[in-house]
Amino acid sequence: MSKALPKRSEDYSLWYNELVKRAGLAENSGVRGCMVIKPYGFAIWEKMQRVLDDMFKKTGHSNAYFPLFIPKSMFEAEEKNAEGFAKECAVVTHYRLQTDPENAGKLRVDPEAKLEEELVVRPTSEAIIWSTYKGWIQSYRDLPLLINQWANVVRWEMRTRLFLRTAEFLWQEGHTAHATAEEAVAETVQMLNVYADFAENFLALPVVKGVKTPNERFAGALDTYCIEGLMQDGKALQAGTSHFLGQNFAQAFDVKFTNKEGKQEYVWGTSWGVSTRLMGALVMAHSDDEGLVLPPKLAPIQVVFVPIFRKDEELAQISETVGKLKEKLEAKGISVKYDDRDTERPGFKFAEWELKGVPVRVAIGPRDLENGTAEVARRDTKEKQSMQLEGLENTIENLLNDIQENIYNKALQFRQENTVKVDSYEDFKRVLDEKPGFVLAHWDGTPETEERIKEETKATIRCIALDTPEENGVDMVTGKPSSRRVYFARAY
RNA sequence: CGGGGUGUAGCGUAGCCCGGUAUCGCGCCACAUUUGGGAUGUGGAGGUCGUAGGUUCGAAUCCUGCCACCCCGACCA
Repeated sequence: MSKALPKRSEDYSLWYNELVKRAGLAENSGVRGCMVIKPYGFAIWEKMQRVLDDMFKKTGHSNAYFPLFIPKSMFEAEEKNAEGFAKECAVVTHYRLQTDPENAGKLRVDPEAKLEEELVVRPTSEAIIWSTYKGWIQSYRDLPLLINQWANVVRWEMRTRLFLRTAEFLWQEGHTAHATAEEAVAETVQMLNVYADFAENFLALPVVKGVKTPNERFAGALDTYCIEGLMQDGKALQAGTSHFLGQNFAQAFDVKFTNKEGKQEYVWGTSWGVSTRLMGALVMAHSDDEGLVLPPKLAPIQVVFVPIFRKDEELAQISETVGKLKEKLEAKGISVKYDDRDTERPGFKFAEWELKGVPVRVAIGPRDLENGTAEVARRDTKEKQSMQLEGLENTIENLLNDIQENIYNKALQFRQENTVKVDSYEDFKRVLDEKPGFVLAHWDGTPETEERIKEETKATIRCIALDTPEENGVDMVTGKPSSRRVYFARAY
């Protein structure tokens, strides 16, 4: 294995795969399309979970857990949704194995143990959840019902990539029921805003909030809202979705409530989710040719100390100083790692912690102890600076905030530089090939035009941004009138 | 799921065309010297050649099935 990572500029895809593996985030498993999330990667996911979970709780949601298996008849109840996922469902047909009489030491599926009704492994949980809600909701007093679950789901993808698209992935799915359409829409938008807040303030990833076109909408939803981020290679990545389900699932599962006037009505629903795909977004948004660059707010280790020493006595002295600093930092809620391994040399450690994206590295050697200083290096800019040990915990705390802000600003600047308005189809194609990113163009609002553009350029409408101003124009392909620009991009 | 490619020690690989029991580098273990940006030397350990069959006196090598991974398409968070 060569020491250096592949370069982003030479092979972005290879760089991504290698980085995910070498930084210890995840690896491929012996199961097609399924990955093993390794401890360091899972630690980041756990931080994401904690932050998001708090946000869900603050907005009034409770966690629950629903089954992995969904009877086929239940799954197919909401037709559009079922059709949308049909092609990628794993299905359980048997419940027992037996020793194979023709093949010693091997097992085979017991042909006698066929299930009367096949079980679909959830690709999403609307069906099982709405069939349950039917029993939970009778009156307007039971509403709103605000539930979230953290779970794994399975979508039998043909082509998979670590974190970005795997056959099994982890996510959260919120499922809410409301008395009115207005309230459900408000919930949908509220959760979109929660996701955007998370993306920008924790992932340090600026996102465009918008609505999907009917083509890109979640099967079974009336409206799909999304946040879209731009990766360093100019491709867009959908980082979260929030759906207004209307009464589709309520009707399919007969979920009604009695309103204040004593009349029966179907409830209004929403669902919203983010997945381990966010890990891919995190990697692709900020990292460089030396490795991960983690935003301090999600880094499992925020500060790493590396001692520089020759003799045991030196190490002992340094350890004493580091120990005190570590306590002060931890008192501030900062996570610290002291890498006092004597089996690796400092240069090796520097490279390793850079690969793992630790935001701040502090090197302390005998010279520093004499001078009362430490060498502080920040991962995002690679700047190194000698700083006073006195009060270093405050300096580092500020530095972490600076880094969080800086990588957000860097990503924002990148997005601004790679978001362009075009008015002709020629320009559109040229921009996609020469300087890929978000392309703002007029669209006539028809699925046909959208489809044609997708076929010809591989670019899709990522969303109709919520904050796009009205602007009269004409569709770049058909010349038909358009009242606003939409976001196009090639996407993950 | 269609087309192409790959699978040899923990990782990366040579060998395969043309069959004779596996090469090199990194890593690992021990010791010594080292330690402010991925150390050096010496010695050592480690392999069902993805897997199951077949052909053959003999298979990493030839043939077939299966599994996994990568690239390109179709599909998708």
